[in-house]
Amino acid sequence: MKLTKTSEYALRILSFMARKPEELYPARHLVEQLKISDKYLRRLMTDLSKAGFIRSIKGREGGYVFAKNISEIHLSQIIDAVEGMEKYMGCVLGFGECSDDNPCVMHESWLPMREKLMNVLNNKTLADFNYNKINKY
Amino acid sequence: MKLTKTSEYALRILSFMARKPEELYPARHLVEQLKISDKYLRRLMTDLSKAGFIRSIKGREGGYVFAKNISEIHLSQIIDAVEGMEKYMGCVLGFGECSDDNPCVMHESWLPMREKLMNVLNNKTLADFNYNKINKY
DNA sequence: ATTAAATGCTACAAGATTGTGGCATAAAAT
DNA sequence: ATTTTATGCCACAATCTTGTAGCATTTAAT
Repeated sequence: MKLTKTSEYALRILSFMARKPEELYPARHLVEQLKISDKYLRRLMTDLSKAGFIRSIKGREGGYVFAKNISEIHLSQIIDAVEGMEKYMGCVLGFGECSDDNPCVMHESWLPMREKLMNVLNNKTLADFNYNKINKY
Repeated sequence: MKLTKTSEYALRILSFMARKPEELYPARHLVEQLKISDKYLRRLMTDLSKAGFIRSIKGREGGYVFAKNISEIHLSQIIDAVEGMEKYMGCVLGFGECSDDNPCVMHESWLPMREKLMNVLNNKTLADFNYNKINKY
């Protein structure tokens, strides 16, 4: 089970911000806390802005704030915004034509797991985590 | 849920061979059927040989045959042989220190799914698929 | 107005993964 | 013995992902 670093970063950033969803977060602050390089983080922030999760405030005293309620931001949407969800939905053996009607040999064994993955990614939102339990970041 | 192409290929190749586990498969044959490039496939075959799953027979009339019973070849072992299993076991947010004792915010939500993945990969063997159902390859 | 501190964008660099070329080696067929 | 058809290996090429540099733009503070 491996997301790309890009998706990892996006989830890290937004779940970090979600601990205090009303605050304004300058890139500098996120970079320090999450140890992601400045330039790459800001590139991701642009994607996340365009997707409508956050809004950027330019200029001095600027930064990023949530643009919608964190309970409306699903994990799959985040991944989709930064790299696309398609790649996580394909056949485990990489056959383009694999489907319920025309399954690869592993289809039947693999499907329940992929369903579970999709359930998590589609149903969980940024509001669904217990941030108080955590001493990380 | 995404394995690398390398792992996909390895699973494709071995599950293809497992339909008729006694046969000898020249690389040419596998390449034609599975549409993997000749050189890359042979590189993978070398890894799979070194791991002891198959044995190569050189020279004319050569090819590859299983070196152990397919019921003894677990999916996780295959992945491990060609690219290592570690990367599939890490924290979903990419935190090296993430553990049950020191979890990231998503740990609790993510763990059941990763467990399920590990169950499939660790417990399923090449003998556990219903090859008769399949019209692919 | 000027400066300081922030984001936005484009193009390039580095690294990892995947794919290829060329040749050496092995063994059966002739 | 020679030829044909296999695998083995090494180094390089192409592509994809991740990271960086530089500069433009925006806005608050002074």
